[in-house]
Formats: sequence, structure tokens, C-alpha cells
Amino acid sequence: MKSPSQPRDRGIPEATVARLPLYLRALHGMAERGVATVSSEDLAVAAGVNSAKLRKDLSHLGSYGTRGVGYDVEYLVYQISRELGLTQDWAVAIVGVGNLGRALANYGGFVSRGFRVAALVDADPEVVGDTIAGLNVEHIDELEAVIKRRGVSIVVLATPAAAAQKVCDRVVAVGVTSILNFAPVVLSVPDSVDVRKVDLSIELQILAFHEQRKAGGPLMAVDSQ
Amino acid sequence: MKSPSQPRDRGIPEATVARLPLYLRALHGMAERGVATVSSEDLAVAAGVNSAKLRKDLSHLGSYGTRGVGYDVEYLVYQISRELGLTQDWAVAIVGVGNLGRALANYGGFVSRGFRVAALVDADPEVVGDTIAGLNVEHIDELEAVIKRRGVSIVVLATPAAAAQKVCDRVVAVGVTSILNFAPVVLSVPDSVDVRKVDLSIELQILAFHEQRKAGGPLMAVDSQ
DNA sequence: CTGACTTTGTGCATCGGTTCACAAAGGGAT
DNA sequence: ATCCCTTTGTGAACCGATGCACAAAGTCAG
Repeated sequence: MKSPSQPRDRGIPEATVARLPLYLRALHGMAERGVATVSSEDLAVAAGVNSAKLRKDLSHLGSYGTRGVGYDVEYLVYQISRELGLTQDWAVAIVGVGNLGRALANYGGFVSRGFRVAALVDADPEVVGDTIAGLNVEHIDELEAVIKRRGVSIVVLATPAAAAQKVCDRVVAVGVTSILNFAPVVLSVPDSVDVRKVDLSIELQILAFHEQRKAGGPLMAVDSQ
Repeated sequence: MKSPSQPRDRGIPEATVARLPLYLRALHGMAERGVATVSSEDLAVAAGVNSAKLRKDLSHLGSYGTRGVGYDVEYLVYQISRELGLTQDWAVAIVGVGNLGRALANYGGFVSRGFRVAALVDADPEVVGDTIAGLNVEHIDELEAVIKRRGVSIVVLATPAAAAQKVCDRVVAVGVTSILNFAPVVLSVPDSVDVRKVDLSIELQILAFHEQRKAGGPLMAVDSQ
């Protein structure tokens, strides 16, 4: 009828991809606590989503559940890890070793799952040569060489805003196609390159918007003229 | 038919709210460069969005453009700032002064627009009493007192995962309703509380997913049958 | 004052994502 | 082996967001 374990759509919705790491984290926690099997309902609660959504998400990977029972935790961890590409090892370079870059270099959460900080790069002669998180900080002139030598495939940009686009262009030129950008600028890149953006200030502004509504909402409707 | 400057929907789509800070940043750049007026097309390019989307977003705030001309930069900055609640000053507390908390405390982008880091709190006696970014680090036991005394309305959680929920419960209990969470856990809060989540590890995992597709994509499509 | 030109604001079709609700599938008890 | 109970996987309705395309509204030149 149908092949048992290979419905591989190869077209997983973006929204689903964004939630898989969430499920994975919840599953890791369960595995550590010795849970062998979990229902969509329980896993959904642990991940903070609706259970129907969870089932639909997982169904995009294949039919890995057992009706009447649930999902095997170990097996699901493996399948999601594989789908996300975490069964291989990713070399990450962090460019910009200011406060944020330093924090990222020391952040345990990176290393924990398939990611390895393989290089630190900065332009400031003051920090070049320093050892941070066990890594030597290299000079920005060496950027291309370092990326090639270490097999870096993901670059984290933690530079000042003014420098980000230039660094971005250079890493794209040597073939990097995945960038995590912390600099508050809109990077322009070819379509083939993925950029994900994390902007702390934007998150705060969104919170402020809602906070304002809660606080003075109905009162403040004082439109001047 | 319609009042000239009060289409205030008081129901701005979430997706729009998330983009307003982006427009605001682009507009600030333009204002600095002395640009007086900007078309939706130009602003859209600067913000990296579609111009129709930009116009629809702005139309939710009111009719602030002039047909045939565009938008007045200064005026639009003011309107967006007001809508986002940035015309007032927000006191932010950072709980957890590890690598990340420290980086956040020193991060200029916070202060730049209406946000003021008003308190740093940690549990580690080693760092309590230290001065970071000009602020004294206070003990976690003082959490509630500090929040009240300093009028904190937004809390940034940069604690270890294990401590996040407990701290969260405490700040919610003293009336905080806006939380920016960096800890890799799903916080459980009442509906009235807004939580935004930033998870660096999740961003990397999403990148890895796409990177894997690009790399082995066409090859790995070994769908049976 | 008129007419050509520019740019906004929005109706409408479309799309992706969410949620409900249920039939199909499997386990376990008797 | 049969029946009941649990839980998955998914069809279908719904909902919000996106983007096209254009009429309405305004500017500016002559």
C-alpha cells in the first residue's frame, strides 16, 4: 500500500521547521527523565503548542507514531535531529567579539546540539590574539582563510551595525549560505543565502507596544487636532 | 464620512506591530541623513519589505501620507514611536547576570530607544554587589522590592533554564506583564502576561535545516519505490 | 485653472497556517 | 478472537497575512 517509514515530503512548512527544535528540546528533557513513550497531547503541553498542530507537524516528517500509544521518545528524537541536520557537526564562526560575541562564544546552548564554535574573528587589534572560550581570536583580514580552513558553514554576525554588510558580503563571497545576524541592519544577500535575524531592541519594542495597550489603552485616545 | 486623523483601529495586526520597529529604524537613518520625505517604495526597500505591505501597515496607524508625495519622515517617526509606546520611558530589569545578561546590560541598542536598564539582579553572591554598566547588581531576594522601587515594567530573563520559571512566577506575582525570555524553557504564565522568546540555539537549528537541504538536497531524495 | 503625473490607501484574490473533529489504526483485556 | 479504548493522522473549514492592481487624492508645471 504505502512504504512504511518514508513519506518524506521534502516540503516541510517553514512554521513547522521553526517548531521542531522546540519539540526536540522537550523530548530531550523527557528522555533524560527516562520517559519511553509520549502522546501528542503530553508533548504538546511540554512544548507549549496545540496538540493537533503538533501531530500535523510530525506528520510532515513521516508516520512515526503508534495509534493508541503515542510516539517513542528516542526514535522521535532521532528523526527530528536527522531532519534538522543535527546528526552532523556544524562549524560556526562568530564575527565580532564584543560583549555579545563573547557571550555567544561562551554560551553552552550552542555546543549542546551539533554546533561547534570553530572560529572567532574581530577587527580590533586590542582583542585579536586573545583567547576566549578556549579559542584564539583571529584578525578580520584572515576571515576568508579561516572560514575555508575550518570548514565553517554558518556565520554569526555580532559586529557593529556599520560593519555587518561588508562582513556579510565577504563571507557570502567565499560560499557561506547561512547567516545569523545580530546587527541591527537589513542585510542584502542573494536569494540563495539564508539570513536569520535576532534583534533584541525589536523584541523590546513589541513588548512595549502591548504593555502600553494594557496600561493606558482606552484612556490615551487623545488625538491632537 | 471620516475623521481626518483618527482612524485608530486599536486593532493593529500582530505582523504589522512586529514590522513597525523595522520601519522606525530605517526612518531614523533617513532623518539623520537629512531626508525630509520618503515614498513607500523607498522606505520599503530600506526596511526590506514589499511596498504594498508597508503601505497597508502604515494605514493601520492612520492616513499619515500625502498622495503624490510620500510620508514626512519626522512626522512618521513620531507617529510610529507613539504607537509603539516609545515616547515614554520604560524601566527594564535584567535578571541573571551571566555572560548574556552582562552583554545585554552593556548593549547600547536597548538604551537608544526609550528603554532604560534600571536594575540588574542575580543569585550568585560572587557577582551581587558588582557594578556592571554603571549599575549595582542586586540580590535575587530583593527581586520584588527592586521591581517596585524602580518602577520596572519589563523584565528580561537571562537566567539558567532551571531558574527561569521560578523567577518568572515571582515577577508576575508583583504585577509585571511583559517578559523577554532568553532561557531555553517554555514559560507558563497567565494569559494577561506577554512573553517573547529569544532562543539562539533554535535559530541555529533552523539555519542548519536549510543548510542541509542546500548541501545534500537533491541527492538525499531517496524516496523508496 | 487645468491637465499630466505621482503616490497613497485599499478591495480582492490568494496563500499558508491553525484548529476542529473524526475515521482509521492499533493495543490490551477478557 | 473479539470488542472496547486510546491516540494518531488528516480532511475541511476558518483565519490572518500577503501582494496585485487600481481608483482616489494630491502636487506641480505651465
